[in-house]
Amino acid sequence: MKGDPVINRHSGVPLYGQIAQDLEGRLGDDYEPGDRLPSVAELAERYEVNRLTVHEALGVLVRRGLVTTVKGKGSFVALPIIRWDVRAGQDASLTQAMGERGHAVENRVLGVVEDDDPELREQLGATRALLRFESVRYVDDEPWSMTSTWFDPDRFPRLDELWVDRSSLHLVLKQEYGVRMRRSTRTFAALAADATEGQILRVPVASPILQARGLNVDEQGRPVAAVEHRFRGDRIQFSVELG
Amino acid sequence: MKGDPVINRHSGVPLYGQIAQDLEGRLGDDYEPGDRLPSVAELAERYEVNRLTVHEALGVLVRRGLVTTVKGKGSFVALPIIRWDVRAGQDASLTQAMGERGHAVENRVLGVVEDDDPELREQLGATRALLRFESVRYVDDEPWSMTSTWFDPDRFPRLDELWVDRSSLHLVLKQEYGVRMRRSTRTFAALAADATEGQILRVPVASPILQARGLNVDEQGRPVAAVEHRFRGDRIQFSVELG
DNA sequence: TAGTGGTCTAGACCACGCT
DNA sequence: GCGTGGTCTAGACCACTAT
Repeated sequence: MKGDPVINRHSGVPLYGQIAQDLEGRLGDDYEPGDRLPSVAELAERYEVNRLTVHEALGVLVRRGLVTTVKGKGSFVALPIIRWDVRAGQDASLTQAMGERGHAVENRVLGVVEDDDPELREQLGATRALLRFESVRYVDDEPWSMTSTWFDPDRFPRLDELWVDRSSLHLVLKQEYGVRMRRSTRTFAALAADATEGQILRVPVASPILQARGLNVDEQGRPVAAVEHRFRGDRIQFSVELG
Repeated sequence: MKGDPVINRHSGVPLYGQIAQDLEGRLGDDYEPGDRLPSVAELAERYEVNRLTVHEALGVLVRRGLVTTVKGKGSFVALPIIRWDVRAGQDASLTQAMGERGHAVENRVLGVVEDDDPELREQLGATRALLRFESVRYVDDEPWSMTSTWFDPDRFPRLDELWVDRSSLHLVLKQEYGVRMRRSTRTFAALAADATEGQILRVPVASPILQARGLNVDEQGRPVAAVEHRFRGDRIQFSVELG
């Protein structure tokens, strides 16, 4: 149990920042993962500040993924981050790897649109406009990533009909087209979630997103699909063996 | 020039969210990179809301890296993101690569501490506590990344004296110890900047950080150092060729 | 119905940059 | 000195959850 909160009103440091730091120091100590924090009103009284100031402090912790808030219920210490290694390698299927570990993995295709990106088109050697599939991956009913996948419609005809409502793209490609897909290049970047991504992935706007873009190829090294994954930063990390 | 702002006060969507979206839609259109946005007071009048509500809307855009604010001056449309490919490969030195392109790269060693992490110690095959170097990399006087580097003090005696005040670790290792260091494994994750990282990297708290952890090895594949880079998400992306 | 977090207002003061 | 963004208060209303 830590001592009384000490807030310095004349240090030049914003009160909400001091409160956020004080609360962060108590996480895992006074407050353990899953615990409910004192209510905003309670904290406001304890720190002798306005409710809004407490709300701003909690906002800092929420955006950093340390605290989650539920309207009508309260604020809770976030559960320990479950990081999952998505290892590069011959097996490009997360669905399969997770399934073997007893997790329910589901891919939902949100939609398919024509997307005439000249650069991607050249990468895939397509002569017509590519098809872009938008999908979301859920692990145990929790959204983990959004994915855009670009295909050459001439090489994979009717893929839109075949993939929708089936969990694994890799299975569809293998069973329907005889193609074993593996990862080739990847580019990693850290982004901030926009409003749409926040809504679909159920994270606050501006939460960290691990973006992995690249090319998938078949066993002969021929390009199969261009992909862009946007993983929830609090759920995924990506391990790579470099050459 | 887009039309008048349209804000729906009874849609259930927060006003600051609507304002953020409206402003975002005008970026690159009404307001170009580097332009000053209307003042908070001006926007409050235009949207017929309180100043605080405008401030919250700008906060969303700031945290997403689309807008920067300067106290006393105004709010500005962020400059286009300069993404830099840090490619994996035989040459592990960013300093050298950037220098060849006419950028001034500087590494400042903030400090050296003993750090007895058993796991890292085993990875490096050390028999004593490791030394952890904390450094910051600046490109054209702008902070780009923070780095922690763990060394076996027995293998690299006096490294602390030799590295401090010299720009490139790779040069020091090559010239003083005859070691050519290259990247081996890497793990990528997207984090949110804490208060310290935000201050040093000059980004808002909770900004996206691309974390790259891994092992560097010499030409014989023997471990040389464990590293953890924390790159500003708005400045760096990382490209990898997978096996 | 009571308690919770989320939003919004009106008004105030501050620190900062510029002229 | 004035305009700027940043912070904070007091008070209000709302939507949601649980009882």
